[in-house]
Amino acid sequence: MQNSKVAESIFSQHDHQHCIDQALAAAKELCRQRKSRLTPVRERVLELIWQSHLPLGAYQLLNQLSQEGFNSAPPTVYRALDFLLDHGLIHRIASLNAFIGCNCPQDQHHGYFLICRDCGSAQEIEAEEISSFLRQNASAAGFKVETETVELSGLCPQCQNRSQQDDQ
Amino acid sequence: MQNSKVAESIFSQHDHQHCIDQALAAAKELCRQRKSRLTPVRERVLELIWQSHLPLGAYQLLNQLSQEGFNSAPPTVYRALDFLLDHGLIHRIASLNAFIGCNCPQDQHHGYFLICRDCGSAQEIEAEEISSFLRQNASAAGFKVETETVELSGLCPQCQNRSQQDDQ
DNA sequence: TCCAAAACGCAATGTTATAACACAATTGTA
DNA sequence: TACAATTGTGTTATAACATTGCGTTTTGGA
Repeated sequence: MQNSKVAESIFSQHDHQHCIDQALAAAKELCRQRKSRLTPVRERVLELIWQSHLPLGAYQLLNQLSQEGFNSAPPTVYRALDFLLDHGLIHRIASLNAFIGCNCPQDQHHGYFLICRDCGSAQEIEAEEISSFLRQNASAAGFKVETETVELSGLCPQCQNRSQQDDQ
Repeated sequence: MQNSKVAESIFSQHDHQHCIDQALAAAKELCRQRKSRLTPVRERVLELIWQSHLPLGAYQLLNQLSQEGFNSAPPTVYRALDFLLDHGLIHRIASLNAFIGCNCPQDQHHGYFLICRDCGSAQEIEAEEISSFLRQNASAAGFKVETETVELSGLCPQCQNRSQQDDQ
């Protein structure tokens, strides 16, 4: 992930159509460069994932696909997800068994997530420092890290405010 | 987790019976203090989990239980696991859908794991610094962390050596 | 001894993910 | 263009993980 780029918080108001457009444009460009085929199912799955910042489960996606006339068997969506994962276009959130769009697929990286237990949205956060910190800790035990799963669950700023108001 | 106590590496040779004995003794003492009932199924599940440092899935445990004459329906093992989780006697590893014993259930804490993709064993590592580091990162985004999932997968020291030898 | 809470038995079902194999579309190459 | 190899998709079945609901039993305290 680029360190120069400070990710905009998804927890505040933002022009989400911009997120979608940017993600799809980046995906197309990436696949063009890599000579990979962003087929209709794959593109549509990516689009569906980007409809919100809520991680979506495979079967939620599958339902939507089938309503749109796509083939509705599990392998269809899992194959599309595998493709998108391989290309770094999405991340899998293990603690939710769900998938979320990645907004910087150009840079190979692990996803680090802040997941709000109230509104359900997941924000990917800056990675470099976390990664090097965790790897230092691991190497102290002689362990060579290959993949990292870091998922922090709690309350996002908006939901903290909301629950304070509810208390009054 | 106690900072004074440096966890012994499970990746090296060690007296595993000692791990088991200590874990069971700690569990009994904890349940006695809390007036919670460590029933036969619960104790046996804990014991089974501690047979190795490999995270075990619910259905692996269930198979073993049924071979020993326990009731073999899923709720049996999941209820036992819930009890053990509630008391901090085990941790759940989300990226594996599996469960592993905790060697310091006295201290409430999140589990941070080094998981070897080759031999499958999982080592819980020191937590305090990681936790505060991650929480700092999160609070920079105004996020209030409640639960943490940190699972690093890769190669343990022994398996690194083995794969080097294999290369020759 | 009686009651309420906790634990357990049991059947069914829900949710997530993969295997295996056949067929179709696409791409590179002669 | 023709052909072979690769890649992608359709389809059926099943594996793997987890929960719901309800009734019975056990347990510990009044």
